[in-house]
Amino acid sequence: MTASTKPSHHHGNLRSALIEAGVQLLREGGLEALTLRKAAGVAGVSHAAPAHHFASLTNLRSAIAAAGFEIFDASMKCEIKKVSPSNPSEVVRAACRGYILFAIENPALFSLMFGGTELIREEPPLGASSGHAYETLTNICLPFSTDAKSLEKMRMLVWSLVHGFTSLMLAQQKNFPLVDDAIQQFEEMLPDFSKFQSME
Amino acid sequence: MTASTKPSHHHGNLRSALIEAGVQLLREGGLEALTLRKAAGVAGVSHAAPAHHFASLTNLRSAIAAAGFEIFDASMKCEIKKVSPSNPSEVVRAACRGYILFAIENPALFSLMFGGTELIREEPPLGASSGHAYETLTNICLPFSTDAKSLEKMRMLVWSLVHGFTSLMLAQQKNFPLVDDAIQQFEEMLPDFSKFQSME
DNA sequence: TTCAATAACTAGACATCGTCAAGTTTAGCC
DNA sequence: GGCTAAACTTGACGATGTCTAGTTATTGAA
Repeated sequence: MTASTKPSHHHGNLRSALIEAGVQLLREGGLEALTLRKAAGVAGVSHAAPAHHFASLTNLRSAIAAAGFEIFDASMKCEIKKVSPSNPSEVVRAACRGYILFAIENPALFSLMFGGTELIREEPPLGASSGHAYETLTNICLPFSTDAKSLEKMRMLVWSLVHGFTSLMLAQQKNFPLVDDAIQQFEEMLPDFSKFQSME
Repeated sequence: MTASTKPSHHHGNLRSALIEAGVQLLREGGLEALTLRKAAGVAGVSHAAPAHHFASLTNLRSAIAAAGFEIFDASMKCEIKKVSPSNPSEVVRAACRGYILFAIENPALFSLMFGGTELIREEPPLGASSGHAYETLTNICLPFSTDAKSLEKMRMLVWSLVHGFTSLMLAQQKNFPLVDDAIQQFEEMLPDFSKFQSME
């Protein structure tokens, strides 16, 4: 193990390098640019090297989606931190901003995560990572619910609204509206959740 | 032109046969089962025959998506016809039932239409077909709006809600809940639109 | 009716892709 | 130092999108 990075036969941490390469390929060339061979190329290994870490392309996709869910969760949490936690409606709006921002900044990754591509949910990281985002979405709904059933309804309402809006925005035009315009349009559409309790 | 369908060198209507074959492939094998060569095989022509009708796989996908939007629109209209037009809230619920039903019955087609696959919107049929569904969604929102701006907001709200719910339902588990369960869950989540006017 | 022009399709080829099988190199442990 | 197992390379295979060239059928005009 010399100090200089000699062309060692062993990569060292190929698994995470492939995930990172995959994220980059998605960003640069969209869904179809993510191939095992290209990811191997970016990571600087031979075309068959990924097989030792990912049994198939579906496995690599699943791992990348898992990484995406972590970034996704972080994006929501980042926006949530910017607002006062004492205003639950503002917290929901902030989380949705993080949701939309993530999708605009990582459209192909968002499509991979939610777009119908076959993924392996049993692969532990994917289940765990999407669970984190699920938790965040649940937490922001807690102030609006009195029991498990109303929590479930609120979470589904918020999640459906922001996810539907985001998906349709991405599907409709590839030249997105400016980020701020998208978020403004979403917030204008958003109903006043604080009045929902009395609507039953 | 004999009466019997002799194995003519000319297929006759290959373009629509390829679209139909594509829909079948999607239904049977999901997104990744749709290939130009398989569609050609199902239609009974050589692997390069599709090139005369579709310049690329993306073009075939776009045409199939366009066909999907027509089925999609028909599914909403079919459910709308079953309820009284004098009850606008019930009409919205019916359209959403059609939306969810279509997605459950054609998950891969739904993913192709909305899942981030690159499509050619300029290809006339796709724009026109998705326009029909857009019109239907607009029409059911008319009773809830007073001007163009409120119509836009209502359409975006309804569309985002039902689209988000449907997408998340498809993404979460491949073994769907029973259709009736999914629709019931959606309708329980759905806010009372008739009260929305006064919420501004 | 005949025939030429054009459209529809076939056959073959190429690069790229996922995946498998077999070797080769390295790391870690005794 | 040497052995074992993991990490990686090389080479191959079938499938895929797409291109080129050739073949067949339809059509429209003479």
